[in-house]
Amino acid sequence: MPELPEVETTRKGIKPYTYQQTVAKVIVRQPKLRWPIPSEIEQMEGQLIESVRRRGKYILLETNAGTAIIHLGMSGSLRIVEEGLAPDKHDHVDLVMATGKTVRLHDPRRFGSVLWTQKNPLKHKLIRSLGPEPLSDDFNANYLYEVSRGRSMSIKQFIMNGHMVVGVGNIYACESLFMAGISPKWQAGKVSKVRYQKLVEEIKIVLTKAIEQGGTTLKDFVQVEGKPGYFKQELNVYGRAGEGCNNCESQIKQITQGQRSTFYCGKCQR
DNA sequence: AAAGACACCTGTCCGC
DNA sequence: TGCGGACAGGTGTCTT
Repeated sequence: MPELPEVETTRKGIKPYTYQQTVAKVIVRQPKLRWPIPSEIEQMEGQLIESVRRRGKYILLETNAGTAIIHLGMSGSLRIVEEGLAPDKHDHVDLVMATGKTVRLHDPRRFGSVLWTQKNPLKHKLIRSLGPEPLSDDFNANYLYEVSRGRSMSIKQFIMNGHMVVGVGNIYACESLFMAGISPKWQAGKVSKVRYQKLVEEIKIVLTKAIEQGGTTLKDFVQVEGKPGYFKQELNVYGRAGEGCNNCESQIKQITQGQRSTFYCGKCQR
């Protein structure tokens, strides 16, 4: 579910309840996520959360004793609930604050993760080799152009690769390529700098708008208060196979690239 | 080094 | 109604 806008919406949502708050208890009901939750996560108990940050799709809760690294995978979400509220199925982890406010991880598919590191979290194995943040100045046409030279993979798979740029998942890859008028089938290494300029602009616009609307809810993504995200109504191509293009009215196509569905307009995207 | 297939897991939807 | 198969917002690892 979560791409960068959904993760950022989640980070913003939990921050008022966690930043500068003390963790009273960590409850793990199901440790078998993408990676086992380390027992050291209990070191978080008694600690003050000194920052609530995000790097790519990872949420970082930093304390003096270490940092919890949370990833939501495909189906994860965080809610704020009151301490002691009976857990539903797939409510795997609770971070109970001293205030009683509880961050509850719900993740049916269990592709998410909760890790613990005592090092600088930015140096963690899963994080250190990530590409630039898409909304930062480091993500620009010159950068994308340079790192794409000689790459034969499709432009769509390229921008979904977290080592090139973080946060662009299947929905926003499709949407930004549509907005930029670029076919998802182009080889990344053959896309011109001018077209990368347009693509970078559109990625920033699409992600920014989606964050403003609380992300996209296709199915089960919820903000921390349980509300859905409202960006779905702005989707031009994702999930619209066979429907008319909003721009030219030809039928939106669906193909498979890298074992993921791609949606695009064969007329508007060349 | 790069690209592609596969893995992890559960829920839902569609066709028969 | 039941069953099998395809598919779903991610990404590390293994094999070419």
